[in-house]
Amino acid sequence: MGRVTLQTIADRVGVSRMTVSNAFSNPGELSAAMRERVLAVADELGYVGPDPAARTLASGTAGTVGVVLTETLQGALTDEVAMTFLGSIADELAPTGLALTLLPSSSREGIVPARDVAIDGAVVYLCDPSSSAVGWLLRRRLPVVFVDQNPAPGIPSVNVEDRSGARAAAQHIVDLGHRNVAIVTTGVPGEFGVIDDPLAVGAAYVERQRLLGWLDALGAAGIRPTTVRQPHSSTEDMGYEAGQLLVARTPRPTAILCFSDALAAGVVRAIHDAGLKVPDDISVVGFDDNPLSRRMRPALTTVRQDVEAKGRAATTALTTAMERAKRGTVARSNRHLVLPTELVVRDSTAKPPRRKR
Amino acid sequence: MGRVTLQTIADRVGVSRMTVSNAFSNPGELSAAMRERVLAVADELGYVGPDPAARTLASGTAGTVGVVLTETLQGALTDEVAMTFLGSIADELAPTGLALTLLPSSSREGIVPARDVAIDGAVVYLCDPSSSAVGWLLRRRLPVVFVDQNPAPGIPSVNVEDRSGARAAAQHIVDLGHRNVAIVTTGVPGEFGVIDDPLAVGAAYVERQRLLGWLDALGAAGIRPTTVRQPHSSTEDMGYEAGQLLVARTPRPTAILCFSDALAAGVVRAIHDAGLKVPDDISVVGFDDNPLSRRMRPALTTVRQDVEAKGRAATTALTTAMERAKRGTVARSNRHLVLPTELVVRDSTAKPPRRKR
DNA sequence: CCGCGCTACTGTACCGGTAAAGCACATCGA
DNA sequence: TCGATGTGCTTTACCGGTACAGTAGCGCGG
Repeated sequence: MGRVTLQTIADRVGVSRMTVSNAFSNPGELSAAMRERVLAVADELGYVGPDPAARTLASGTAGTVGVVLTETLQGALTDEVAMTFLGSIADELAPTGLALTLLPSSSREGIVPARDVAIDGAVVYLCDPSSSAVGWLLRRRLPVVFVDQNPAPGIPSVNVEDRSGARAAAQHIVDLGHRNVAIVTTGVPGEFGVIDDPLAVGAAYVERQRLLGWLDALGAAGIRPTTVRQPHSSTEDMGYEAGQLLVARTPRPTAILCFSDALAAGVVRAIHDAGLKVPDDISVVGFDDNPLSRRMRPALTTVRQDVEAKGRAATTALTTAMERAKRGTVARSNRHLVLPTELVVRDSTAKPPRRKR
Repeated sequence: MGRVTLQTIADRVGVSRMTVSNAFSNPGELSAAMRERVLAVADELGYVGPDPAARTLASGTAGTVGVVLTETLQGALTDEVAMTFLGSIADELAPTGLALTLLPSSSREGIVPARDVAIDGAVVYLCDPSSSAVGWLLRRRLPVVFVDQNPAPGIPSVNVEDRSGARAAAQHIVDLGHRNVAIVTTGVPGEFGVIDDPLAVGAAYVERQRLLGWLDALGAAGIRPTTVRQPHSSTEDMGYEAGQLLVARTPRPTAILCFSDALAAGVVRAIHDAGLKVPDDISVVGFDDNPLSRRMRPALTTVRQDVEAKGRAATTALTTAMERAKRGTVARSNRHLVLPTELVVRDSTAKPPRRKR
C-alpha cells in the first residue's frame, strides 16, 4: 500500500483534493458535515496530516524560526542568560505554533544550515560576525533580527544600553574610592592574559561597548585599568582563571569589573579560595543580572538587563518582519531598539580597603 | 523580475535544469568546467542555492532533527545538565550538517509543532509522557529515540542507571550512620510539601527510578525518609524552598538526598542561611554531577552520569534509525541502552553530628 | 572499423500540498 | 421577478526541486 495523501482520501470520500486540504487547513471553508466525513476517512486510512514539507513548499511557510548561535552551540547552551533569552523567544512564539531551529554559526566547509534549512525568519544572537551564516540568511532575503549585534542599516535590531550600563558600573567603583581597578572581559581575540590596550584589538560588538563604557568612567577619573583577556566563552571557570591571575598581581586590584555575572562568580570564587574577602578586600561587579547574581554569597553588584524583554522585543520585531515579508512589502524596516540597563548595587562592592603605605 | 530558480539558470546557461541541480547538489555528476559555468551564472543572477523547502519535498530529507522538550521550554533551557546534553547532540550532529529544532511538548489546542514541522527524526527528552507530541511523531513514522523516558518496545532508548545510582547514594548515607534522612524530589504531581508515600503518586520515569533506588537502600536499613515534593522544575530556587522547610523540621534530618545537583545547591544554600553547616550538621547528596557540583563550596557529593556520552549515544541511535528508515528497512530497532552511573564522594557528606539525648 | 563502456548531459515523472479563480445553487431584499 | 450576495465545492495552475532512466558522443581495444 502506497502512502496516504490528500488524493487518497479525496478519492475515497468522493470529493476533490482541495476539499480534503481545507478540511485540515481551513476548517471554515467547508461544511461541518463534510469536514467530519473527511476527517473520519482520513483517520481510518491512518493519515497523519498534511505533509509539512509539501505544505512548506506550496504555502511558503516553514513553521519554524531560526536562531543563529555560536559555532559550537555547546557554549551558548550552557549560558543561563542566553538560554533565558531563547526561552523568552520560545514562549512568545508558542501561541503562534512556530518552533525554534538552532543554527550553528557555521561549521566546516560546505555545511551551512543557515543556507540549507527551511525557516521563515531568523534571530541572529551570539553569532561571530565573521561567520558566513548571516550572509546566507540575508542573501535568502529572510526576515532577520539582530540581537546584541552591531546594528546594521536596513536590519531591525535589538540591543541594550551596554555602554552606559558599564559606565554606571565603573562610576560606582570610582565613587567608592577605588583607584586600582581591573577588568575581565571575553570575546577579544588573542591569548589569555593581561593586555595593554583592550580597544586596539577588535572585540565583538557587545564586548566593545561594555569596554567603552568602563573606560569612559575610569578614564574620566584618570584610572588606567588592568585588563585581563579571556578569549574563551564567558563561563565561571574562565572567571576563576582570570581571578587567580588578578589576586596574584602586585599591586593587587581593589575592584574588578567583569563582562558577565558568570565570569564574576568565578572571580569571586578565586578570591575566596585565595583567602581574601569580597567586598572587604576586593569589590566585584558583574553584568547581566543573571539569576546567579542573586544566589551568590555575597550577592553580586551588577548591571541589570531585562533579558526576557529583549526576547519579547526580538520576537515582535521578527514576527513583524515576517508578516511584512509575506505581504510582499519590500521596504525593510530598520527599527533599532535599545533597551535600558540599570546598575543594581548588592553586597559585592564596598570602599577599598585602607592602604598601608 | 521573478524569482531565480534552477530553471532560470538552466535557460541562461543553455543546459537542462537537472544539470544545474547537480552543479549544486552532486558535483561529481558533471564536468568541472560546466560546474564553473553554472555556478558563475547562478552567482551573477543572485541565486542563493536550492530552495530548502523544495529540496525537502523532493528528496525527503529536511536537514534538521527535532528535540521534544518540556511544554514551556523555559525550564529546560535554563537547566545546565539538559543543555549539556543538547549541546552534545548538536556537536555530534554538526559534521552531518543537521540542525536542531526545538519542539515544545505541546501547547494549546491545535498547535502541534511535532506534527507540523518538517524534521528527519526526533529525540524525546524531557517530555511529559502525557503529551501528544510523541504520539504524533510515532504516527508520522519518524525515527525517534527516547532519552530518560520510560523505555517502550520497538523504540530505541537511552537511559542511565538511575536506580542503582540512587541506591549507591542512599547506601553511602546509611553507611555513614545517618538514620534521619530526607528526600527532595521533583516531577511528582501535587503540591509542594512533605508527602507520605512518594511511590503512591505517579512520578515521571526518571524521578520514580531514583526514588526506588533511594528507598531500596533506606528500606533495607529500616529507614523511612521524610520526602519533600517539589512539583516545579528542578531548580536551585526550588531546592532552597525545600531546604528551608527541612531545616525547620523537628527532628531535623541529618542527611538530604536530592533529585538533582541544582536542587541540592539550593538546599545547601538554605542550610547555610539557617546558620548550619554542610556536612557537619547536615549531609547533602545530589544527582547528575552537574559542573555546578564541583564549583560549590563544599563540593557536592553526587551521582555522576556522563551526559555527553548520553548525547552521543542518542545521536548515534537516531542517525542509525534515520539511515535505516531511508533504506526502507521496516523492522524497528529496539536497542535499549543503559549508561552507568557512579557515586562521587566529595565534601558535602560526613557522619551525622553527635546526638544529644 | 566495430562495438563496448564511460562520461556528461537530458527528459520525464514525480514529491504532496496550497492559492485563487470558477461555478452551481440557494437565499434574500426590493 | 430579478440581480446581488453567499455558501460549498471543484478546477486549474503552480511551488522548486530530485530520482532515475535514457542517450549522444567519444576514446579505445581488438
